[in-house]
Amino acid sequence: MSTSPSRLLLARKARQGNLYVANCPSRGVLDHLTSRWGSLILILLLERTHRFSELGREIGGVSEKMLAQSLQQLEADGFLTRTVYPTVPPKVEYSLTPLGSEAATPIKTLTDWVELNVSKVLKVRAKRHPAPLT
Amino acid sequence: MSTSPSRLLLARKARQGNLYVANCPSRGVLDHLTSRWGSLILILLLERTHRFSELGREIGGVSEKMLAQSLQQLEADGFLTRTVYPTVPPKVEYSLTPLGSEAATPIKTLTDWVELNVSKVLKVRAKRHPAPLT
DNA sequence: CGGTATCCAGCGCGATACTG
DNA sequence: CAGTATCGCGCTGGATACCG
Repeated sequence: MSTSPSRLLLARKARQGNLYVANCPSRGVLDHLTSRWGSLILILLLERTHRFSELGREIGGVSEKMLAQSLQQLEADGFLTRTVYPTVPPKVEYSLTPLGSEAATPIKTLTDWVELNVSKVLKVRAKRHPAPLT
Repeated sequence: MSTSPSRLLLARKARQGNLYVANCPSRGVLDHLTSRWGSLILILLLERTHRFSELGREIGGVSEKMLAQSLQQLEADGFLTRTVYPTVPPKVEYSLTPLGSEAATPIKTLTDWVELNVSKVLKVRAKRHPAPLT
């Protein structure tokens, strides 16, 4: 098959092992960890085990589809475990694996920093966007 | 134009009267920081000041459009400064602001962790993918 | 060199309906 | 309660062409 010239550029770029690059699997892992809901899930699970609906309720605004999808990705990556209780009302609990805890910690550090400094960012944005649209 | 994607998403949700409980503007800031190219830009600028084409070359596989867009977002958020030298061949340099350095540090921590542990994740994925495909 | 404007394909993602 | 299946919109992002 014909290889796109940009792909060649990507391959040539792989010389730096220290910096993860576009065609590196690290990218996919990082995408899962920093995805819109993935990071929130990890932070919540860092506190304690949660049920499916609990996660959806606490996060808010996430569809069941995306919640399930995000959970599946994180589970497939080995960041969390899914435990099903065969009770009459189905009950499923999600909790972090040791690997997941390791991953969630720097994520929480990052999100904490953002929350602490978001006001600064908003001030900068306001200067550059004096008339925001409604 | 330069409308934040997350803003659009929020607007669309609100328009449809969904239960979206805006998860605070931190979400949009985090999106910029952890975006596909945004995180790489910050990491590179953490080392030193870069020119536009240098960033594109070192990252690899990024279109000019996305590179410019990512840089604009990070600049609008106050994470980096854009310096134009009015020379005959145009020259533009990007460097981190103090705020950008603060933001880039936890990001680098996270990406470093991912690079160190990506092999573990790949092993887990391989176990869960017993029958690749025909 | 360092962008911007336009077009267009892909698919992410929400809404809805259905299952166990 | 905890999902899965399906559909369709419109955002994301690459390619291309064009300016200062």
